[in-house]
Amino acid sequence: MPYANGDLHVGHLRTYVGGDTFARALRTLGQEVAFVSGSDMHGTPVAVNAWQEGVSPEEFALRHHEKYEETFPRFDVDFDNYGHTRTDANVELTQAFVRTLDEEGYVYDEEIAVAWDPEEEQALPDRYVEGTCPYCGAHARGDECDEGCGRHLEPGEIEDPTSVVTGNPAEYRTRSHKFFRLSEFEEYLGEFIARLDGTSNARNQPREWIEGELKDWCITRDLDWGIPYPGEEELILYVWVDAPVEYVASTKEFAESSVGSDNAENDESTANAAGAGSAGEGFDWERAWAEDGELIHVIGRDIIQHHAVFWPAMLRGVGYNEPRAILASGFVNLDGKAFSTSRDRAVWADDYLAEGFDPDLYRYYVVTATGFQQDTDFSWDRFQQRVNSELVGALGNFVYRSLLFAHRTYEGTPDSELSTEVRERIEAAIEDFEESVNEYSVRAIGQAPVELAQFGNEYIQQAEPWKLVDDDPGRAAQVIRDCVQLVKAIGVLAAPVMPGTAARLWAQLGESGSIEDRGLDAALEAPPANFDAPPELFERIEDDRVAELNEDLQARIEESAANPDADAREGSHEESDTAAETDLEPLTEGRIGFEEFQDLDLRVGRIEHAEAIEGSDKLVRLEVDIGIETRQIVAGLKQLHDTDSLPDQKVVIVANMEKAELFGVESNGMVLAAGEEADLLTTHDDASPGTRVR
RNA sequence: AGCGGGAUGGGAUAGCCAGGAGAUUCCGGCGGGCUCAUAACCCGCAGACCGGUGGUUCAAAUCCACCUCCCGCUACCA
Repeated sequence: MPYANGDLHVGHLRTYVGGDTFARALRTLGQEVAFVSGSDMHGTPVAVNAWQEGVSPEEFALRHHEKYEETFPRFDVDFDNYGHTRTDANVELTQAFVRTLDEEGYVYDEEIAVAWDPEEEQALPDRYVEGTCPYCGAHARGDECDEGCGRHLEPGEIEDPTSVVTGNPAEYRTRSHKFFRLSEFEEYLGEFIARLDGTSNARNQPREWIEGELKDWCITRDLDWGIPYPGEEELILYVWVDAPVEYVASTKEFAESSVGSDNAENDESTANAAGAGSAGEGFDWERAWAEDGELIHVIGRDIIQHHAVFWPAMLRGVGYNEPRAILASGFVNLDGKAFSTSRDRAVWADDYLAEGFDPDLYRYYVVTATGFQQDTDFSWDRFQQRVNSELVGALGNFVYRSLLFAHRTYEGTPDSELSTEVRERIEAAIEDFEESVNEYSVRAIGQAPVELAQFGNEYIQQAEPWKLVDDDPGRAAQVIRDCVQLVKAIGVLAAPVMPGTAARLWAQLGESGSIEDRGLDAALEAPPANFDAPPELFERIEDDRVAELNEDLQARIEESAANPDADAREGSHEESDTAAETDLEPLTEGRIGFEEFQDLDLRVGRIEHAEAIEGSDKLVRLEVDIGIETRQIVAGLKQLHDTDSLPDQKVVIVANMEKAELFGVESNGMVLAAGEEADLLTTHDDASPGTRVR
């Protein structure tokens, strides 16, 4: 589940794409699957960031939720249901879970020390307290001496505590909280972890806790943002209690929706496979969760303990099934270092799409780059290289040359039997595919279609049907029949990783219906006798394109490196850079001359009209008076400015910007604004529209 | 510090759980071929003593021990 606290980058997407690919692969094997997720809305960071932005946590979290919900389908991450942790379904289920745990005697009260901001009358998690380390005297965070000796600090230990948020002095108060008797599950969890399937990091990392001593778990917080503890409204449940319950709630919502809708979500994802059947209505969520369903969690590797320790104990406590497997994905890095949301050191999901790249390209790239649990680097160079060689050169080329040849010579599939050699090769590919799914090898699932295409290229090359057409027409027909069959099989195998591509391929073959509704058997069924000349499946990515992408990305990386203290308040894996990258030289790098500056035609403009662009969550269409004429300009301001407030604002625009088309709307110029907040540049006095800025 | 993950030809990776002919695939280098195909495709060659040390074994990249270096987790950030 994505945490409703920031934009999505391609690193986040890795986990969801992996889960989506795996869920689709399970369906291909005929399994009944519910692939569900939702936004994680609660918790301190949302509350704090909303407060800093001056909006309610609800509004803040919902805004991100809606963004995620819209983004996932654009990468073909098609959750059967994408909810969030504040839905009625989740609130009710979470409270029911907790009530049961309480009734079963798994919960008790205990008083603990809590840091407090007396002016705001607000509790402060230790992470939001800073002060002086009592051991080494260094400046430290409330829970850890992060800049000095590295020691873990207990609540109350730190000296001169102040709130990171308000700067107010903090004090410690004694509060009564609820504790979950995790320690009672020690034996159970030991057995559980021994039979858990999935990636080795998920199966091994929790052992330290489980085989050591399990501490009871504090499951409430002093916060006014979250789900209340049932019966004690002043206590709010810790986010990690209600977040995983959303997997159940989302499954329930899916089951109760009349038709399996194509909602999107992002977050860790859960696939339940329960026997065979069809997706959509009538899914028995209780059977999946409490009877014979099989639960598979696909998560990021930074939250293994939550899914392999706390969550199974909760499930056990309420009498539900335990996860059968946990797949914990590695991170996607840039130059070996973590993405950083707050420092804009990332390749954003939106940027990728705005470049016009097919989502399947990234899906394939990230799924097959390395084993699912391994970390990997993202770079446009490698992206280009693998897309051009494997997708364009191997898969796309084989499909194209085969179908084109077949169409020109036979107007479709030639009337000939499939050769034994090719039949056996396809059968082997199917077997490998099934084995990959059974071994939870998402990577191998992704590689299957390209491997078959590589075989296809060798096969057609060695058989040389273009020569046989005259010499041995019978043999030529046989070879092309084989190739068309290979194309069809490639489509079937490609559907989980590259659903869009597979659908296009299906259409090129003249097949009707959805490729996803067909099982693996379709790979060996005869292709249609007639089809049209095929269009190319993928486009090459050219070098100059990559050079541009690299420049943009490099500029951002350098900027973020020069700006190391942007925001220390992020999810840990987003922010794990140590302060070692402080190469301060942003001012000398890349100076430009006055003449180059003069190439920019900057003008004062006055916004005459502003309206949101439908379908985009950021873009606004503006009509800007620049004295000489009125320009239509598209700008990403919607989230940050009320469109009604824009008319009459004076702005600074780049008048000689190349025209561009965004969301189908022509943009003739560019409005200047500062930073993430899109703080509009304006004039201080009364310069009239059209005045040159220099 | 403890625990987990990783260290494989110039780069990127697979294989390790279920030990067995000196090892996969992609890019890059060198040399051929083909022309149906998006300067795509096919074939061949060069290049790794599989992080280090020691052990188990007839046999280890694969198992065990110790060590080095990266990344992560350690429970009131999610």
